[in-house]
Amino acid sequence: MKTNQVHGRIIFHIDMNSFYASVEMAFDPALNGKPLAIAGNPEERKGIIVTCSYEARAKGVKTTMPLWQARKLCPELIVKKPNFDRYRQASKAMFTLLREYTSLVEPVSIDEGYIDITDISTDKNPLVIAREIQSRLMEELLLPSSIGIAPNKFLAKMASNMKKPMGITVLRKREIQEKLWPMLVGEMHGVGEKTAEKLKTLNILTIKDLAAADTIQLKSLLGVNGERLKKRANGLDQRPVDPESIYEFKSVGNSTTLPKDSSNEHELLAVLKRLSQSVSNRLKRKEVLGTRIFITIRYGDRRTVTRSEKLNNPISQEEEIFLQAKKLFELHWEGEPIRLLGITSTDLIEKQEAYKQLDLFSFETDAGEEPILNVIAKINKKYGDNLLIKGIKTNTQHNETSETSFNKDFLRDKKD
DNA sequence: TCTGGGGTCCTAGGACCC
DNA sequence: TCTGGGGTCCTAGGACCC
Repeated sequence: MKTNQVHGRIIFHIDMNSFYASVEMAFDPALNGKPLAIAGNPEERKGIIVTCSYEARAKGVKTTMPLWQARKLCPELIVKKPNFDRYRQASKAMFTLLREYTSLVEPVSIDEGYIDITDISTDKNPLVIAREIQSRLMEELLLPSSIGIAPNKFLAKMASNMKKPMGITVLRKREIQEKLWPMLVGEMHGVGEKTAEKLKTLNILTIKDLAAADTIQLKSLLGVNGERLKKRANGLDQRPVDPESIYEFKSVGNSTTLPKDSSNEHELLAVLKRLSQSVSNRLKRKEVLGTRIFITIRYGDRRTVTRSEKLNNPISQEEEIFLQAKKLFELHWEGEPIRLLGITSTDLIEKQEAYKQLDLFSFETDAGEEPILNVIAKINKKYGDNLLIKGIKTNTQHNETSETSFNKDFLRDKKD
């Protein structure tokens, strides 16, 4: 298998152009060619431009701009609220189309991804493949895209960004000096405002400057990221295209900006309740459990505080998440008016993994040794997930024989 | 009369253990 | 009686991306 080879690869980065706006236009062709913006409700202080069409961009409208400001620049702006179900559907269709070409498809976000076509480009020119993919996305899904073609992910990403909308850009190793190096460091993927500022103190302004910078100096300024950025600036990036990465998520969270700042505890707890429910639903759908709960509190002055606690046993039930969140909230809320609340579950383990851990223990029954897995499954069927998790806790924490500790917990819960 | 919501990765200090 | 240094876990915050 050549799938993991790192040398001489051909990678595409496919980037959908103004994705949410394009999906809305595909859904309602009457919107085509008009200045369209996707934004939340300003009454709830969510009136931020999430995406906008190129017609709106031509008037100066930009992502994250407040809606009132966008309307001032473009009075004829058509505004739609985001319809995430619709975008997820379009995204699914787009990745399904890409998988017709290769299984080496790595979605990065809802509207972009990498594919590795090294193996399939032996009998077909990469440029021909790119043109075909782009035309099919446009004709079959009515969605415009830009494609970058390069020997690695970083260069492919930079390339797809060079021509929008509907561009196809090839960035070869030998073209780095001419095409990549003249760009400002701030335009580099991975360099934001703060890093660009820091780099300026070393007189590093362009990607060429970064490529030639002193590694020791970069390291002391930016840590491990400094070294990595220098490598990228020189066109080096060995990361494989990993189709599995989509399943390896590390956290699940929900947050919400309140319509008005609030210090009403009832109201705030009701918000936490809603967030707990949503986080719980998503954990269950993904069949994972969280071993750490974070809360985020943003105060009226935008000062943001996060507080977390590591748990002894992984959870996914709404009530358990809410109890943890409430505990953290009451411990750390300073009583000042709050702008935003959030709950995030991290340190995730797969539900199957929890079972596997349990399987390390065996369980004595009248019939002799019965794998604890079976026992858990039976109890779980009868009493629900909640009880299962408590079984894990007793077994792993106290390190007693599983029979006694599990039975104790089982009985206690039965009474409740 | 401004600045959403979903994430990932890295750093750094203190506790604790050996 | 005085004392080192490495490793890991826990927690908080910051930078970045779409």
